[in-house]
Amino acid sequence: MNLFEHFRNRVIDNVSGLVADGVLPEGIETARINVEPPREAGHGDLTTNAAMLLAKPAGMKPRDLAEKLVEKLLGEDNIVSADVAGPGFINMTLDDGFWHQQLSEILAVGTSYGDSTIGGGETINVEFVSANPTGPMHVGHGRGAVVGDVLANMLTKAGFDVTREYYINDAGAQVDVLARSLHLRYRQALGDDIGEIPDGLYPGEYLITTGQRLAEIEGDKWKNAPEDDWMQPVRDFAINAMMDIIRIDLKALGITHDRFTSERELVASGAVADAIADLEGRGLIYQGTLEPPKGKLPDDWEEREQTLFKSSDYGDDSDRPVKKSDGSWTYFATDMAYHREKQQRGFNTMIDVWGVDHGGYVKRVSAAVKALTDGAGELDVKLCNLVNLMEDGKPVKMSKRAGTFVTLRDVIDKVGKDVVRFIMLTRKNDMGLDFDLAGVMEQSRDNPVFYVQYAHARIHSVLRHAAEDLSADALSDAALAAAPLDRLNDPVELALIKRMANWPRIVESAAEAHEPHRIVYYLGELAAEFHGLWNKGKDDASLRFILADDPDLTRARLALVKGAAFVIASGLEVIGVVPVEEMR
RNA sequence: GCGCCCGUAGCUCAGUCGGAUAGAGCACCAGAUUCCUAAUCUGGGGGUCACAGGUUCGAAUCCUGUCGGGCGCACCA
Repeated sequence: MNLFEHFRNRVIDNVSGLVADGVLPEGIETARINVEPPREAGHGDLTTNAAMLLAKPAGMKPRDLAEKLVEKLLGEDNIVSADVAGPGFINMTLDDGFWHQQLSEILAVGTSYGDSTIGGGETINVEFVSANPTGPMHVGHGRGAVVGDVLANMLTKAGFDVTREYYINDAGAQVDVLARSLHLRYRQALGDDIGEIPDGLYPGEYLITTGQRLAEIEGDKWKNAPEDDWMQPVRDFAINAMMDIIRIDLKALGITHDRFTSERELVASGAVADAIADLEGRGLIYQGTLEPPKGKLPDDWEEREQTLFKSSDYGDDSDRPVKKSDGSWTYFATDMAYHREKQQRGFNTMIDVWGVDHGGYVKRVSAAVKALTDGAGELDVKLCNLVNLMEDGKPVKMSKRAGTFVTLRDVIDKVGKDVVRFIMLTRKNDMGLDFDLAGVMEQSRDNPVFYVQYAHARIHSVLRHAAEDLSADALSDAALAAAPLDRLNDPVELALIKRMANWPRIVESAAEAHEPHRIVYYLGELAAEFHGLWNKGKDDASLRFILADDPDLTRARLALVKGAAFVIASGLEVIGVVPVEEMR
């Protein structure tokens, strides 16, 4: 339980006390009472809105009610002051001993600090990346990959049982195009002059080596054969090869999925037909004709009767086709089946991470989930906005045709996976993101990756320095935990502990909101707090960590910074970035 | 034309379930810093939270409308 939750319970107990005293009426609603850190440090350690919320039902003025509650709260352990402020806030200050206790807890548990049980073991499915198996991933896929993976890490830390999943779109027309593109490269490998890659086929050079491998394995048996002979095997070969590339690149980003679901297999298993039959049984499938879109008409618009799902009954703007004119399922139909199947596998909470260009698709899938799960399934779609690749402030020009296309792998190889992961989280997922290939490698305050990593490295530098004067035993975790933490009473030292003690709350709120960027923002604040303390030592030598004439205080301060290193490392662990102990 | 997202300091962006005097970094201005634990530090100016209404003890946050930007819009994925 995070400390704010603990004191929230104390506040609610005391509200009950006021009910017992007859000050407040029976049956008063306490659910919306919260206890939070105040926005301004000058307002104390904790603040609660209880009096303002209860004033109306109690028929009292907020400040009068607050006064009554304050009297009660002052009897609680660790609360040294409680004051009424503004329209009826109660601001509380905790004694230093409480914060020292928090630090010693951090030292005891190390990087598992912040682990929470709010998830209660509930299963959650996070589907992310799901890039089409037609080529290597670009930087935009990388953002979705990181967002999904960190979402999963975060939820795991918060006590959920998470499955990472990848949906392979291997059933549509585009994989046939891939097969034809590969067949061309295969012929090329066998000596044919293929000339320019025709329009409509994938020109990427990544298919050249795949074509060579295909030629080595299969010889020239499909070189001049009709497409019907080779389409299926070449397509399978191509899809496998592309998925290998994708999996290797994901691995390079530190990402492993628990499960890959093939759209093709889903169709073959009859799951799509089942899902549509399910909807049909609910009277949600019909033959009909859609209105053309308002405004300018698509060039090739023609009115036609289609098999439609009545998604407009569940919040969508229009009904949606489930069958193409050739009789095969639409992508939407298979996706409905996929989400139905996920829920049947026990996932009532599903998170999908998509690119913004799929934003128009959210309503219909949400509608389908509602219809197919009787409201039991809940889908949260996280849309990831574009990543603009920059170099020294200027956009990187990319063109597939000119061969200057920058893949995700190129970027990982250039700046490292930790930098990629960190930068992808420096904006909220639905905001555009500039990724400056030069800027992210800079060693300066401007570079958030450096700033956070440097805080961790700086702490280890201090510990290494201390090891020259103190024995290894005196620096062990156990020894530091036994240090006289009550010597830490400077406001800046306590401010650092308070920031550290906020971490469990950040984990829980980020997990509940499904917002991974909050972790990175918190790390920036924590690093700033630490660097600030370090800088104080520049002006005032008595605030330095290592003091030759005061071994006890030195140990206490080393315990403090070691605790900070644990919390930074804990946060970096969640975002999948390795904390460094040395910058170079 | 319709839907979704966005609009917060000069720039790039945070802002927790509706909470107090709206924050950070950069840039700018003014000082400090050849001591130390390398990769500066301290302070300052800067805001009609796009605009107009509404809801209420209280709105950047919720609702309606307007303006501006992005994405999407039958049988692609």
